[in-house]
Amino acid sequence: MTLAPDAAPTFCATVEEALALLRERGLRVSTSRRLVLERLFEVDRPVSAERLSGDLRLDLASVYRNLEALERQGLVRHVHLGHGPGLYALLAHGEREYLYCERCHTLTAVAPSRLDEVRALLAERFGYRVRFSHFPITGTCPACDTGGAQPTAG
Amino acid sequence: MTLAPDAAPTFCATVEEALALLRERGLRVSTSRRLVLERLFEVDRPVSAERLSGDLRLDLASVYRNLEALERQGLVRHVHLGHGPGLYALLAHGEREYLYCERCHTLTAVAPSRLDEVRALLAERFGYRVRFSHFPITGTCPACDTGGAQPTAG
DNA sequence: GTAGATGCAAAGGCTTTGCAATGGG
DNA sequence: CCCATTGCAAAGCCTTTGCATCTAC
Repeated sequence: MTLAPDAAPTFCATVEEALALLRERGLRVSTSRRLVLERLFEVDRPVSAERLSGDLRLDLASVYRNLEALERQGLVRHVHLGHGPGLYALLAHGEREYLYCERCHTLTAVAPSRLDEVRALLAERFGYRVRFSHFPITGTCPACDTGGAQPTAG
Repeated sequence: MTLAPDAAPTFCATVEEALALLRERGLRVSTSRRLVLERLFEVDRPVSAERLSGDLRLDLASVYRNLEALERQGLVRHVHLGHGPGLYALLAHGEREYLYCERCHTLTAVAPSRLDEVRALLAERFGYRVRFSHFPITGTCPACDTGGAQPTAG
């Protein structure tokens, strides 16, 4: 998965629905693929390929290939947090954008509409169309921002 | 250089000034270090360690170590663009924040004040204090945004 | 049966680290 | 002189790729 040109989003509320869709599109439903998908539904937040591989006892390369396949089908998206591995999450409940705290490494998911004002402002001021789904807004969260120290001068 | 807790910024307008500062702080002014600094002043925009290493015929590891040292002294900052290597730039002309186009891979530097409205909005809505110096705002620039296609659905 | 998926191993891109040799103050 | 810095080599982290085997359909 490189700088993913996002596939059209696909919202599936259940594992079965997602599996059906995969079959429908000519992809095979292997045990690994099912396991990855089930786990993504279970945790319902962004997780690393490494974590999936470890938890499910699947080869890491296969996990990456499955995540890539699911992402191509628009079922999954990944987000990059600072350094550290990409984190993958289902699109089941709709698109998400993220805020990431550089201090406590907390990732906050928000519905895109909550960033529309920011989007509008950036479009107006810079002509940029932005989305914080693949690369989150990075900064200091309220909890870490007590005391008024500089953003990352800790 | 990992998730750099930024050193206090140090604005030096010339190579000599920067070198004097280094000496003052007990760092040695080696040929390599001087070369790296000179080149950063010359190009005056974010460049990769790889590029510096190639252009200056210096060992890549040494370049990274020098950039790290300069960053610790607050003379240099680095920014991460999507995938791809970090890019390093002097702080000579003040702090910079960045907008990055995922389409044409253009990096736009802006003075922090130009993002104050965005900052205020994000503080108000999410309590987040943000800066787009280390991780830029990622999206589609005006030039690439013609026609109204989705941000990265190309 | 056959294309597609898997596991294992190896490589690739970026960055860091170990270490002996060098050179700056 | 001494210790910071260098070059070289190796390793580390995350991700991708090659390939023979296996399996879903």
